[in-house]
Amino acid sequence: MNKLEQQRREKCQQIRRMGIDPYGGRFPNTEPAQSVKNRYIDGQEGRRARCAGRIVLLRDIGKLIFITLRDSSGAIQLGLSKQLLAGQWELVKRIDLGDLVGAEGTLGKTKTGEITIWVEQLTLLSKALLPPPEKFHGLADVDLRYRRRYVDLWANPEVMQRFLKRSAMVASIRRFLQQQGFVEVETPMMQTIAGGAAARPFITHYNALDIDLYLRIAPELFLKRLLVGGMEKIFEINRNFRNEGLSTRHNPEFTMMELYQACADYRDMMDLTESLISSLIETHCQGPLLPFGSMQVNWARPWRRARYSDLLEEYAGCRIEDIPAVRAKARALGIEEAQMEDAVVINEVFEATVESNLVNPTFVLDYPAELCPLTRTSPADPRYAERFELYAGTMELANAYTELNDPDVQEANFRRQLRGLSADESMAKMDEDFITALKYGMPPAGGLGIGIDRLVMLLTDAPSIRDVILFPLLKPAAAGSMPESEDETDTSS
RNA sequence: GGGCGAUUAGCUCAGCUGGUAGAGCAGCUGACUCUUAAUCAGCGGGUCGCAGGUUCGAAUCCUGCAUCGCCCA
Repeated sequence: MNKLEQQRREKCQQIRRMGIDPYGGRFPNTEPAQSVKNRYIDGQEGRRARCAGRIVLLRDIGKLIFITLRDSSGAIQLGLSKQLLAGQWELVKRIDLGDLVGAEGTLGKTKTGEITIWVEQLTLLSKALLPPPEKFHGLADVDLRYRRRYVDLWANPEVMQRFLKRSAMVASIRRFLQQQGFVEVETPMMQTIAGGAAARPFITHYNALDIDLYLRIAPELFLKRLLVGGMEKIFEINRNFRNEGLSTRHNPEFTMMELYQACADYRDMMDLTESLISSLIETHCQGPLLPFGSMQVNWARPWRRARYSDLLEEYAGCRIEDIPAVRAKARALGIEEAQMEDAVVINEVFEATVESNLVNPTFVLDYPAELCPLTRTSPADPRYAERFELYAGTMELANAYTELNDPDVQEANFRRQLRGLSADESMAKMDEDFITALKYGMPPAGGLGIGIDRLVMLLTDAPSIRDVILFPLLKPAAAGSMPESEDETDTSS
């Protein structure tokens, strides 16, 4: 235990000896710091105010102490004067940076114009035994920030604001969809067949039935069963799990909004996507031009709608029907195309050449049908599927189909495995019960998935997905590698 | 998997071609009833990520390992 902690423990004991519980208790009827400041009116000093929060700055002038108290809304200054707090002065002098306190007093301004609660009653809510990070720079070590988000959130106010914004955005999405008549549902996270997307699943074991289960990679096939069941407009916002790599754009568990609308198609999904995200930007951002890293994303409507094949020609310089040209391009890009089927090669080239150019929101439409076993093909040209992906800031943000509802075609698609794709990379996984469901009749439908984490990244200019997930997955800290790690040497009672 | 960079006090960071460790903040003591990263005076605080190697001598050079970040596959 380091010296700083020992000193704080000693103060804690002194406070206990005063008959005060250093870990506080109920402290009702507080007001967010920001709203106290907002309601302050010049000339109406002396109104009551009551706040609770963490001490992030402390300026001790002797018989007068100024404290900056921070809560999730913002910060407010407390003024502690020996004259007003004579009976509590011994406690006041043992307050440290990082302590949680409640304060009640009258609202006023200092000589320099700072809105201040002149405290008449100070309540210690929790004594901090570990010192806070540096007061000006906050917590900067990237790894420590993720591992100790509980410090990051109050040491770096912009982090708090970003996560509050995420929460508000998700609430807006729910409200938007509910206003359009969509009903929120919950479908299984643990599945016997990990279908609905192309990804390697996590496997777990259920002892009671002695069976292996998969954590879902997508809710798609269950949501479509609900279409069969007669639910016409449904959505789910929940976690998917994919047993794949970590990067600034990938976390193995991530949040997906998926929705289905009966009697609609992918064009309806495009309109819905555009209006949903635009309404988010209108409510939560200073659009339509939003920075994203070194990029500038122009969200002004209407968004570009471009055919997959046209983009391939534009950026890869080869026509999609000209397979030798596409394969030559693949080789030039270092893609080992020999064992891959045409559609797989095409997609490899697309990902290598097109994606990094899609900065402004762009609907990429009409994918090669072989890549889309769950999608209805275009009536005009069955080589293409009625699917779009939305890109923005060079990231894939959303994916949508005109859903395939013909059970025989679906079954045939499940049986067809593309060469060049491993089983994990393929969406084609036989699900007999899903076929049975389709045989009962699924209405034609549009389906849409939006990656919530990436959407929040884009709309809050977060450089990494770890900046929008409160507790991103990290390699476990090696033993002894963490400063201040608590271990078995704790001898306190 | 490959490349580059980082790892020094509780936190944020300096530390040159090798000569035995520094600052700011935080902490402790003292002063101060209007501060805004308060100020002033004084004091304490380090297994320089880990393990080897080179050297009279290593935070510094070399090798390996670990962790983190960025880029690439």
